[in-house]
Amino acid sequence: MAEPAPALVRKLSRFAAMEARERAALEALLDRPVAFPARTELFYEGERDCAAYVIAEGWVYSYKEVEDGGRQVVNFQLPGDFVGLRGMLLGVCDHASATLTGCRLVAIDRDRWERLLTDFPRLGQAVLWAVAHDESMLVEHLVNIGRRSAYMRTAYLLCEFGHRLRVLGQCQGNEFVCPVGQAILADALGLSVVHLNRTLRKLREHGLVVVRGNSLRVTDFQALVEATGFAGDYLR
Amino acid sequence: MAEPAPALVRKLSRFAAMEARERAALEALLDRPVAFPARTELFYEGERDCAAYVIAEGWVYSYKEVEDGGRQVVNFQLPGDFVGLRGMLLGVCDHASATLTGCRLVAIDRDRWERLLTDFPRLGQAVLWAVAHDESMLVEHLVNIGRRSAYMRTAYLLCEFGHRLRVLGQCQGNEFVCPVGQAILADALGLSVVHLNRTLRKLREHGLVVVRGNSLRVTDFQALVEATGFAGDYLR
DNA sequence: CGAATCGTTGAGGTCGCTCAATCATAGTGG
DNA sequence: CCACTATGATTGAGCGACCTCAACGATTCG
Repeated sequence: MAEPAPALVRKLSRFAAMEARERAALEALLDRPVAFPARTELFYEGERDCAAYVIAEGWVYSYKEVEDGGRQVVNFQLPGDFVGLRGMLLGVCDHASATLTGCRLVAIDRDRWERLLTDFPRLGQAVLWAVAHDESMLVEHLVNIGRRSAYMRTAYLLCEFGHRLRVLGQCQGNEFVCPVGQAILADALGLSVVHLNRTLRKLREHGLVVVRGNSLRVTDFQALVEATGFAGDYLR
Repeated sequence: MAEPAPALVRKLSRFAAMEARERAALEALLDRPVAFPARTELFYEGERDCAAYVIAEGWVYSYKEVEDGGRQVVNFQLPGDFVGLRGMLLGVCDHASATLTGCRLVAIDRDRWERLLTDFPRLGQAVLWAVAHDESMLVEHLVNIGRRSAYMRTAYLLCEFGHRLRVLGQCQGNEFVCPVGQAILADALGLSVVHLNRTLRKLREHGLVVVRGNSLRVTDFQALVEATGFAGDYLR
């Protein structure tokens, strides 16, 4: 193992205590992540028998394109998250995915994966739990886009990032960096780039965020949480 | 068994051929659906250890409520679909669900369910596939709300209904009925009731739908599909 | 230093919202 | 059978959030 405890292992451990054998088997599969540069397309919508990945390091985003040229970012994946699992299960990708930052990813071999889950059914349970958890975030994203104003919507998404990063230990104090450009953020929030920019300006004026180069720094996570009433129940 | 082949059995059979023993075990669990009147709340957001159901007959919808009193309908469930499976897995419901029409539902006993899946791992695979399929619909819903105009959005949702009903054999020719009131439809589409009403009027003027009493009749499914370019790939 | 990419800002238009009536339809008690 | 009520659909008027188009700044990179 390159690192002490892969993020996926830590994530699944939070769900159910893992025996040494289970842990070892999982870690064996997560060995040797391979590096991908930023902005690399991992697979496209409609692709068949596409690979699935687990993120060891970096940010990935998944999106769908729409008839009129628009694009909707469906979700963001962080270390320990699956990418393209649904595509592997269904045999066809219903969305595309690409790296946002430089990443280290582990490709999942379908057969080895299935063998792992049949050999260690409790791991299967844990994975099912992780999938349900992802779906929960998807639902929250849906609610966010469907029912909240641009300002709240943006603030909520940033709160989710903060929460997830904190769990990963990548948000120490009251600050964190989110390496997502405004174009992609806008596509995630169902907003135009221009309007997202104005929305960020308001957040900036309220002293909540700072824009710097190609990334966004949340400077007062606590205040953001209070402003939105973000509970994060759906993140357990 | 009350009926010849429960919708869930037929659904899972489309994924993988089912052996007689598997089928029998599954059917045993789906025995004795119980009747619920229309507009019955099945469980609420935040509820713990809530039941999950499989629909034998009728329509159910799932929703979340938002701080400011708004509501977002997350998805609609039809015969053969699961309701509240995620809540059962996570231990806490991240959404509420209620019947839309009168329904016949089978409550899932958690222990029996887990035993079924361990005794018949291939059923587990099939269920996982079904869950992935549901998630795919969720993603499409997200894209719909995030990136399409009110008109297209509405048309798309109706197309999805038509497609799903056709698979269930509840859309024979070019017509089908959707027993969803405008308030709920609006909450599903992220629109106000007023604007949804105006949107439906346009669809009516185009000869695509008819509103009658408390339900909506799509009169020209084919034309609707052509108007939207609805592919339904995500529905397999 | 030029080119490319991304962020920022202005001006003006529109889609969809809110508020507030009015119109069905069905159910209920007299 | 008829008010009477409740619920949901429909329509009008006015407004505002968000969009589009278009330009201009800032940063990065070869």
